Amino acid sequence: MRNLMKEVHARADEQNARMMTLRAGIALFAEKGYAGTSVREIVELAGVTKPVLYYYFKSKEGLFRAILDWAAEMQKEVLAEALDSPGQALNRLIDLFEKIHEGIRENRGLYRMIHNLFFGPTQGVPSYDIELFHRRMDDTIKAIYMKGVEQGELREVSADDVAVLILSLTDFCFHLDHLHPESMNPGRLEGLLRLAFRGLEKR
Amino acid sequence: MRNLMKEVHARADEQNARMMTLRAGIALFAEKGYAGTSVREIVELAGVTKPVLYYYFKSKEGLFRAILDWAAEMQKEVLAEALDSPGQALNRLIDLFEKIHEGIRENRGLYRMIHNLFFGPTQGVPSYDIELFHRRMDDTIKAIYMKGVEQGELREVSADDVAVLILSLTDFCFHLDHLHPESMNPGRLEGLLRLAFRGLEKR
DNA sequence: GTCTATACAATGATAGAC
DNA sequence: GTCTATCATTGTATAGAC
Repeated sequence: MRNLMKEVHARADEQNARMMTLRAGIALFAEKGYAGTSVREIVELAGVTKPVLYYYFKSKEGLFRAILDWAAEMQKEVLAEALDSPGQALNRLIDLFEKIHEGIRENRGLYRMIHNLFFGPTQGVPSYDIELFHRRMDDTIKAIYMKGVEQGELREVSADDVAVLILSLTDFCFHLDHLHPESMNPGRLEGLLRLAFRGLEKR
Repeated sequence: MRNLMKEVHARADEQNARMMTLRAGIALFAEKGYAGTSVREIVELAGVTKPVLYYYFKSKEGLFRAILDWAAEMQKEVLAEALDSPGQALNRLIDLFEKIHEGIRENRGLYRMIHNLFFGPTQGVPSYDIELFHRRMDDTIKAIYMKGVEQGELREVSADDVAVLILSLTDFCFHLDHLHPESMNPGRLEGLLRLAFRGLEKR
């Protein structure tokens, strides 16, 4: 618990009650899920009192939504940048996921919270269009792949299937990275992407 | 909620209080997660009273463990069979996942509950070696792949990487199947496995 | 904006009768 | 084995002072 405390209080310029509450919410929702986290825990970790949370976010659910809206904004920026990048499809994807990985390192809790929402149980959690995060990734991957086909680097198959192949791999890798950091050295995802591109058959 | 009721009461030969409670637990843990499910809901859905749950399973946590132990037994049997199957690696894997998919159709809730536990938040949930399910899958996939290498069908790369590639794809497909059944016609997973085997590069 | 104090429903669990 | 009735605890949320 003291580890979380450090993470929450890390940024000296954001030590106002609102931001502290937001960051505590991220850390706890990520670790324990929405239903598993109590308002009492959040305010304790943030170092504020209950009325502070209700003042800024109206409710536990309001805090939840504020966090996700914030994350959606950040994702948009990263993906817009990736759509402009030059080079071969495989390398563009490797760069994109390298950039995402950097973002994760800076804000592990936030990414984990979204990952959990996407793959974990949904009932009991406030309804939120969480798939929007994946749809945007999906669109970006398809655009990069199709550019690769256009330029004659890649053979033409279903773009939907390619997106599933790439997304499943990267999601799983993030998951592995969370559970077994030792098994996910930096080059591993790159190697796996290359493997998916190249295939297993002899040639 | 009435849908769940039907699922829970489906099997006429298992309409005893213990089994009804177990099945209600599966259905609710799968949909709402462990923390999000209350004992009251479980017994209501099962059509029993609270002391019945505490009599058979000792606690909410005891019910949780009983469910997972039961699932682990079933998994063992399916994988043991797959290890004995003949044929080429790709076809053996396709058959294996076809068989798993059948098992899922018969017991959607149970598979979903395990999937959620694996990918969702873990704190607040009783500690259980949930990764055992994936380790066993991992071992089976590696064994089948390595046999394929031995027989000269496949090129030799890291078996760990191959297992990640296959597992990530199948997990993601199950996830898709749950969220968007219309996007996952029966042959889709097979097509995706072939794509992963064949690769995206021109040749 | 932030606090103390508290309202009030829901939770996991049990005692004791049958 | 299964019930009714009830416990202590914790949950979200708010009123009202500063």
